[in-house]
Amino acid sequence: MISIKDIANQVGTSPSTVSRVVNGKKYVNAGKREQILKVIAETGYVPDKAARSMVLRRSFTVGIVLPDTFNMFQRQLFSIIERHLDSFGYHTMFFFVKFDGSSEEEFLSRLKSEKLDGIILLQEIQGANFYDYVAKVNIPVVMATFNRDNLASIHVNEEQAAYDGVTHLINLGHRKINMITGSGFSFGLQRAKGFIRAMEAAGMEQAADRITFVQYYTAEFGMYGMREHLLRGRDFTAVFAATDELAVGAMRVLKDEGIPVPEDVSVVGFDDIDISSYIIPRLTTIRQPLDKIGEQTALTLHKCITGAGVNAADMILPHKLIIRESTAPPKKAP
Amino acid sequence: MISIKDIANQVGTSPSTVSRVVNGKKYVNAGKREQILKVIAETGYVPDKAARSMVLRRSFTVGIVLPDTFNMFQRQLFSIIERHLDSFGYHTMFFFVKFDGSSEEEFLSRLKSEKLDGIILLQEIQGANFYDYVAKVNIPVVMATFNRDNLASIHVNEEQAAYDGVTHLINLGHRKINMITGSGFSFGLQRAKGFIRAMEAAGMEQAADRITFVQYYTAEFGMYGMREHLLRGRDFTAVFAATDELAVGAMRVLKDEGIPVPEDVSVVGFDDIDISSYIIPRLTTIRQPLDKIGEQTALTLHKCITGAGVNAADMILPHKLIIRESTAPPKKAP
DNA sequence: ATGAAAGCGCTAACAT
DNA sequence: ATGTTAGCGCTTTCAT
Repeated sequence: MISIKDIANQVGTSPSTVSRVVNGKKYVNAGKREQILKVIAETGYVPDKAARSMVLRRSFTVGIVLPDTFNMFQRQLFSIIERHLDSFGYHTMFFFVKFDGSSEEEFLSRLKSEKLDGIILLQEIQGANFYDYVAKVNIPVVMATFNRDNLASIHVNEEQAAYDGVTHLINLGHRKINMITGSGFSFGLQRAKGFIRAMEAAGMEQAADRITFVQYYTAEFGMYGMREHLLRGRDFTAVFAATDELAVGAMRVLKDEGIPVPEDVSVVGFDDIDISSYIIPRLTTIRQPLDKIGEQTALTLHKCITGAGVNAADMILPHKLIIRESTAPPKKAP
Repeated sequence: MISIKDIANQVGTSPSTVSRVVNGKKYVNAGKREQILKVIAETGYVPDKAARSMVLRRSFTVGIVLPDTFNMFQRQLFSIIERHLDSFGYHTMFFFVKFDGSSEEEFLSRLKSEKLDGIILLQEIQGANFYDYVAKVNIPVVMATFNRDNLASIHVNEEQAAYDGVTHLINLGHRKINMITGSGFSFGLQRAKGFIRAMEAAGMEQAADRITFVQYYTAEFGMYGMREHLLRGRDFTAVFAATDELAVGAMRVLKDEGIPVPEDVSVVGFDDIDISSYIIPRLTTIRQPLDKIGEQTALTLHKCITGAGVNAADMILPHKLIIRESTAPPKKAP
């Protein structure tokens, strides 16, 4: 492989000078700069990252932590973040972490070997070890789609967003509204809270009893959740699902049971993933500003890394209720 | 940060010995090994990757190249590959490359700075520069979901798979079958070939005229494709979409036009992405063995890297027709 | 079995 | 403006 020394030799100068040129430093004769640039172009020389990384004590890469079982929303989000990070010159490295302690330990040890410039969390890390470590070695962390303490985070107001979704149902005339959510990750709980608050605001007590918790936020588990609701009786005219994928599963079961959506049961999702505007019926949902979240997450981290405006603590982005075809007023009792 | 020297000092030995222990080499006194291991555990020492990378002249990471506009199938696939790679001890680095020359050049230069252990291609690279480079520096490359020349590749028989999907429609009694596919990537063309062959086998001439090419393989473009077919008249009883996402878009338009699927028009997709078994109606499609592809891709690359069984050239995995609800016999003419 | 020393490719401090 | 030197953390001869 061709190195900085080779370039220096070919031009008849020292590695330092070549380094200066490569890094766009000042103090190098214009003519010589041209020459060096020319040889670099000819030879296709590219600095070795490991070597730079070693002396600069940083890796130029940021880690993205996401759950082992990442859902479509997260899939869309991470690729947006990746794109932005790339534009700032960072590479990305993925850390899929399971929702258990041992996996978190392993993650931590991988982390240590990397000298990451920064870390983006798309899932909550439980263990304090992680936070202790990043605090100790001073690695900037920003969390997207949730928040914790007073660390930098970019997210929507989950609770209020859920409240708005449920309120849409209530405004339509629904009172008996059930909810499907997951037990992992705090957003499931926050969305449940919003649900309960909206229900109570409408005078519905015991709203918590109308919630079914499933393991993951996927269509498969949406089916489980819906079946459970059905098993307990048809005492509802609407379902609020904590994610669009859950909603897709719920609608699948409803269809199979011959219960038309939205005529007999309205369905509201959360996230507004790509597919939601194509499925039949089109899903009413709460849109998270995916692009904005991705952009701000990358930007905030970049600022933290470069030390510019580290004060960006907790950024709440606006959500939006997207009314489509899966919601309608409840049927009049015959 | 704690280094190998620190460990050596604490134990009262030399860095060399610590290195031997860390790398599981022989020739180190059992007692001393214990001691060293103990200190390593206590201190939480983890070798610096950049330093190892520099001296070993490799990065322990493999690059995954995927299209800028990657579809759901690719999303699912890459996370499976990532998981397997991880189990072999590799990190992954993503290269999103646009489908144009300049982006490929940029990709190449990033590549050079990385000393990647290997590369996985999820999208075809056009420029010869890439192949020249990897051949020159001897980086193993394996391609998943398509093949090229006699390089290692893991994929299904696209042409035959498409043939089988269309034949299913033909066996159901359909003759007037239209197709929607994309122009980018060879798989779109291969699937089109299979379509034409199946049509001709059924005595349908001019099948190529029944194909609409769209830009991307997404639901949005599935809508465009379907609208175009409709504009040209209702002279078809079935549609074969080159990807499930395309099919979702096509079904969306059909629904909006009041054309029931599968009663008036049958739809067949390709890939069997997660969502396909949940949507309404459930999509008949050709399943690619996602897990197997992911597993074999990672394994093959690992073999190439370690030099074991490099002869794994071109691996064709079996596809499977999954018959669900979106296909039915054509209506009898009234 | 173990340690000393060299060197991987680069940058930065220092000298000129 | 430019070259010399040291050193980043590790592995690997080469001695012993």
